[in-house]
Amino acid sequence: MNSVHLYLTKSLKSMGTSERKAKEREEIKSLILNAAKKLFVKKGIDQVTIRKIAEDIEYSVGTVYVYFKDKNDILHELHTQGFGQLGGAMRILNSVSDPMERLKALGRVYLEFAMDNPDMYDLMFNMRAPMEFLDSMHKEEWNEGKATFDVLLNNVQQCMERGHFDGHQLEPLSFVIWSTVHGMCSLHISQRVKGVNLDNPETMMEKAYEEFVALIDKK
Amino acid sequence: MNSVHLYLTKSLKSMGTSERKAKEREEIKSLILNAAKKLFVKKGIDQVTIRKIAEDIEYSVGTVYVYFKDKNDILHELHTQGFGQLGGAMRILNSVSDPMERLKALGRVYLEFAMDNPDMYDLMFNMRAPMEFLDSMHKEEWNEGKATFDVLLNNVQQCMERGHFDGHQLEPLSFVIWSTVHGMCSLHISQRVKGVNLDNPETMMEKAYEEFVALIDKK
DNA sequence: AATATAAATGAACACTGTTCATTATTCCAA
DNA sequence: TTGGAATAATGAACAGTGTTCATTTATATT
Repeated sequence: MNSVHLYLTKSLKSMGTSERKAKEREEIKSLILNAAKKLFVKKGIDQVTIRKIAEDIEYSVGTVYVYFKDKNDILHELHTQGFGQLGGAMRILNSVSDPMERLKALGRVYLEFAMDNPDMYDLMFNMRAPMEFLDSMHKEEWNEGKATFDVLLNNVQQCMERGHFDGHQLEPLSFVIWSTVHGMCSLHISQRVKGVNLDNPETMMEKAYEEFVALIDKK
Repeated sequence: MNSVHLYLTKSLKSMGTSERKAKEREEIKSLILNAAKKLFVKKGIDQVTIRKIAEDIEYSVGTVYVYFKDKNDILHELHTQGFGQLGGAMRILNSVSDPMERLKALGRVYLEFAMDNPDMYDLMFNMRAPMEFLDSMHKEEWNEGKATFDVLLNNVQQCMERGHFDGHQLEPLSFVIWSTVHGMCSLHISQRVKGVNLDNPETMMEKAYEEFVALIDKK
């Protein structure tokens, strides 16, 4: 009687039970992730420690490691949730028919997301943790980033189809556009704007975005 | 006999000694910083620990804290050294007379610096440590960043004086230009480019910079 | 030589992520 | 109902981190 036989017998005879178990597993995973996110938004990323998560959900530290491989795993999950949020905000702009207008609005939504959720943005686009998790899983692809970049890519393509960005190359141009807005967000979040400018940083961000719009609007 | 009197007497009678002491202090500070930088470039930023620095220079951990307030202090010093290096590379471009050509070359130098010294770039423009040190010293100004941004600012101004960037505002435009190149560097260093693109990331960076140049070249 | 000043030390503290043998609980078949 | 197997939860222990500070050692001045 080998283990495979045992497993098969069991899976046949107790399907209902194992399904419930799987649900319970997901519930505890959510419990952990919600606690992590709570600490995350309230106290900042470096206050997210395994011990504090465990304390919050009233489980032991060891339990967290039953449900997640390591801390990078947790941070990667949070990063994925962040992309869900950003993706949702971006999807609303599908109603904007003019691709150029949609592109500009897309940038604003992106910027707003970054400024409203600085720690989440940092996790999604700057921190090593989520990428290290992918590496450890031997996953080559960064699906979340890819999907988001594709939205931009399609948008820029539609702009080009309507005669904008003549002489430009789709992919590198899209990457430059992403870089510009990401750079603004990144510098703002890492406190580099206030250090350089005497104005209030938010004002600078607003003015700068207008300059960006003026740049991409040129024929 | 109060302490002020004691200090004055001493400083008069042993100027040579205290000067030597001050030099010795600077030497040990350099010793610490060089060890820190060695670990930094060889093993990456998170391998720079006080214990490893102390071990490397064959002093105790406590000694490091005699010469530096905390770890942020050390990282801030390294960050300043990085700006010295970047500033030196940028200064070479003073020989380029055409401001528009100089601006494009400036961007390339900046990009090259970031790709050749990713950890240093991260420290200078992304990490919290150097800014936290400034905060703890109650310093409002980020001199290194300001000086570097000023180089860009002057350059853009000269471009505008020669008729480029018509209708744009100097400061916000300069900030957008900085953001674009910084964004490219940042995404590259945080491994977000390879995740999104199938091309080799370096090729993407090169193509993207050409798109950037094309954008700012428009009349 | 005695004393005042400065420098160097390293144990100790409070944290961190992670592991894993041990304990507790749940489940199913006989 | 009960014995045993599978699963889940535990928390002490480990190796690391930055930081502090009473104590020791060395240097300089009187």
